[in-house]
Amino acid sequence: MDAMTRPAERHHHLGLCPNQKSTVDCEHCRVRTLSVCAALEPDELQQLDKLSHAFCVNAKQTLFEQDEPSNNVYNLTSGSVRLYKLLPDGRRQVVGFALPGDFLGLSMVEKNAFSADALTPVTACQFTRQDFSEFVDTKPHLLRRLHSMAAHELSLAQDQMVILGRRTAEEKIASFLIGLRKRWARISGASVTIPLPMTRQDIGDFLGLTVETVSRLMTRLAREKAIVIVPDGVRLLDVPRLERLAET
Amino acid sequence: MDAMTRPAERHHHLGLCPNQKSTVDCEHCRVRTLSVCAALEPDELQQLDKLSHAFCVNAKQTLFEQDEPSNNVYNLTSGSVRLYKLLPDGRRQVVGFALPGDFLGLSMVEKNAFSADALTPVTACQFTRQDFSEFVDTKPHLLRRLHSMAAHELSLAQDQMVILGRRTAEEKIASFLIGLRKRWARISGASVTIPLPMTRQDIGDFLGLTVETVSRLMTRLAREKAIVIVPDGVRLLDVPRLERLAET
DNA sequence: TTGTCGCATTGACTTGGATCAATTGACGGT
DNA sequence: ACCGTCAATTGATCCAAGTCAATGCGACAA
Repeated sequence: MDAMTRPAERHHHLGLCPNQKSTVDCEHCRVRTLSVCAALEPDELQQLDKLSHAFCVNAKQTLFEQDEPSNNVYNLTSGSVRLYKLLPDGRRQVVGFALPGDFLGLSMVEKNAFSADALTPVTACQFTRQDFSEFVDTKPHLLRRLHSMAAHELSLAQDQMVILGRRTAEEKIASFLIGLRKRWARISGASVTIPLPMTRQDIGDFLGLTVETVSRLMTRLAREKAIVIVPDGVRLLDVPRLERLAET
Repeated sequence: MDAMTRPAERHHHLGLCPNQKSTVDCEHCRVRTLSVCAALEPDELQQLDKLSHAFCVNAKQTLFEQDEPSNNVYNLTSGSVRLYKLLPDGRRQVVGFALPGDFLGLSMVEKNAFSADALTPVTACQFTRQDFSEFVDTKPHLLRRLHSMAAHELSLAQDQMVILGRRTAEEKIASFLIGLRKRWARISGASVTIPLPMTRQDIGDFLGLTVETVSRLMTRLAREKAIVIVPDGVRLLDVPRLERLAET
């Protein structure tokens, strides 16, 4: 794979991420950098780098909360994050999971639309909204890139609306697994074994199902040899079947 | 209201909309113009105006279809539009309704993420994606505005995810009515009687319900004096009750 | 080693909303 | 006036997924 042969000096970091210890984490960082900065020149990248600083939290800790002023923009370098909205009575809707390379807070509005907390230990590059906004103002092509990322997120949200509104529980689970597989593939290469850092409850709150239904259907898919459940993950055996269930 | 006293020459049009006959339509047009161009100078507005041309379709006609190349950007001046995605087996998810003043195709990606067809006769200003994109490239502040509009749409999509995933049928209907009331208020001023240009089926496909459930619950809310059903619309009698059902 | 805490799983049962089936009413065409 | 179509309503019945309850199973601390 190209990534493995790329010389170290090509591993530009958007920010200083001193806690990264493994080569895997470093790979995450590389992917993240490419995901933002395809439109950036090396010198611009250096400038942006100066604005960022390392940000680390442990599992279960909060990055930011719904309705609070959004002072920061994050670029995730390792770990995964749960993004969710709460109703007053405690019902929860998970609106997404952020994986390494993903941006948080790119819409740059006054208040956070959702809460975010770490599912695993997380490292990220943090920018103040002010700094990031000012930098973007000086780089129109970066703003275009930002807009196209927002458009992509909107499209994902609309796909999720179809899943929530018009699909059966089994189809929801299949869509979730197939969608997650695709995202992990961009991070750590194609693989049929995918990590599931979130709980069954989280998956249920993402798909509009209960824990029990998620558990039952995962078990059933395993019994029918479509998947194998492994600690903190799933191995997809019958991808074609899952894709058929998930098809648009 | 300020709009009523504004002299005619202030009614800048983004495009030529020759079919508009009533002052009501003209008001729509004004609102639409403001919604895009708060950040534009009069001369820039004139430039943009040159790029647009009038676009009219009758009810039930198609503006564009899912997965086709998106060649155009539209700014709706009158009428309403249903935006939806279809599954291969015919199940449908309505992802939104466009009202006067709304933009379609702002994400400016290669292919349409959804289909759009007219619920009523529609007039719009049409730009080619090429023209619009090039114009935006010359106006960074307009690009910022576009990005903030996309961010707002994303936020609405996430609210809809909560509604689809975690609310009861009754709460879905209440949220829909309250949400629509708010949108109509920005167009034609606050009113407790709101037009419903879409069918019960459309509402069901938007909320993840069947026609029958939508009909039953609307009837029930009417029986309980929370609303009155009128031809092509609803009068909201007990707004506080609906807001309680819809509360975030 | 033992207790406990937080998932995850599994079973029994209940139910909100779907499905199926008429019926009504509004409109436009002939 | 009559017919055909299409949206809306209403009733009867069904079932996919929710609820409630019990058990299993590490991980981890005392």
